[in-house]
Amino acid sequence: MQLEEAKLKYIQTWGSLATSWGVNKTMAQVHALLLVSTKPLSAEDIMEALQISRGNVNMNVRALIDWGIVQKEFVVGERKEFFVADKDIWELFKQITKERKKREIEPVLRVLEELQQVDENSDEAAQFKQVLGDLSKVTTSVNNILDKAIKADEHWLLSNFTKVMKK
Amino acid sequence: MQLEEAKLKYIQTWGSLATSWGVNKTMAQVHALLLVSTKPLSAEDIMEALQISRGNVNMNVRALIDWGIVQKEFVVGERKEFFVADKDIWELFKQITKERKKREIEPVLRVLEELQQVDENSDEAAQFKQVLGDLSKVTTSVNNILDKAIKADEHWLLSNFTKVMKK
DNA sequence: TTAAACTTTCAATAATTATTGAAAATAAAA
DNA sequence: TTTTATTTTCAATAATTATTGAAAGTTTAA
Repeated sequence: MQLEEAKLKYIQTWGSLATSWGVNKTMAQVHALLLVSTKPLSAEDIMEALQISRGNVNMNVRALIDWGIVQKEFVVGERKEFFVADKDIWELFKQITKERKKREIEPVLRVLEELQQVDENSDEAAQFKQVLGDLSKVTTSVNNILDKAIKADEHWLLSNFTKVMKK
Repeated sequence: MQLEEAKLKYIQTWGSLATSWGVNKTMAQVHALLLVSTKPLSAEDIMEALQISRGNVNMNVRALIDWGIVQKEFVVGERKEFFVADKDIWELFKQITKERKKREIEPVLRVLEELQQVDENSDEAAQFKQVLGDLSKVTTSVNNILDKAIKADEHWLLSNFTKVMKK
């Protein structure tokens, strides 16, 4: 397989994985493109490579910057902005984990807690609280694990876990 | 807060969490409804509770059954089908993990591996392979952890992990 | 200053995804 | 059988989400 072909296929694959996890396809593709690029890319470069509009590039690049996984970079002698993705995949993983945790898991935990405030004493209410409690317990545990992941270094995933898994 | 209000709010919350993780909102709501229901529900019950069409109920209930997190149940003297959700949240977590791993993570791992077959020797190709390799490494590790979770009992999440986290 | 280069915004539009509802299929009862 | 209850399917439609592109905004250089 040729390099260019492989790159394209990788960008496509990443885009469709993103879709099934609720991430905008183009955003994932822009990130994938920057990840396999050897040099910083301008908005124009991205427009051309992915055949998308200027507005679309702008929106998605900004979102990636907001997620903390893409940075602006200035190129000497060039007036326009260029963009690069951090090539450290472990950092990428941590950053995405951190953001999704903050944006999606934590707010749900807060709601689950709030809902425990049902002031009824029926069996049904008890059962409901039980379900909520179980849900909170599992969600909190997951949340804690992700916290640990965010703070840990790369070896945490590769070795520390392996130990636990072999038990 | 009253029980009914809390149940509704819970169903809504679960629906919106689902949306941001690429799961159909109605599917999550149907599941949430069954989870907090004290008795098996018929298609009609679900239609009424969530104000959705018969077809929609059918589609989503089947999807939930396909995911292994909802079961059919027969009620004596009733001709129609009823549905229940397993109330064991840990089982739910394991089942969802198992399915998403199988449907989404594993296929991507296969593509990443395939893409390593780039037959070029340039620096650029080397860098690309490096990125792919790193991506595979992290994805494989996550995949392994999820495997462990699927096989483990409830205490794995709650205690075994706590230990690791306190290190 | 002003003009040119570039970025951002956002209403209009397109693409995608979810939902309806009625007809067809299936299963149980008469 | 035939009738009736129930489930399934799927084309049409609605709702949601993503994308365009041109105008407005901003920055830099002359």
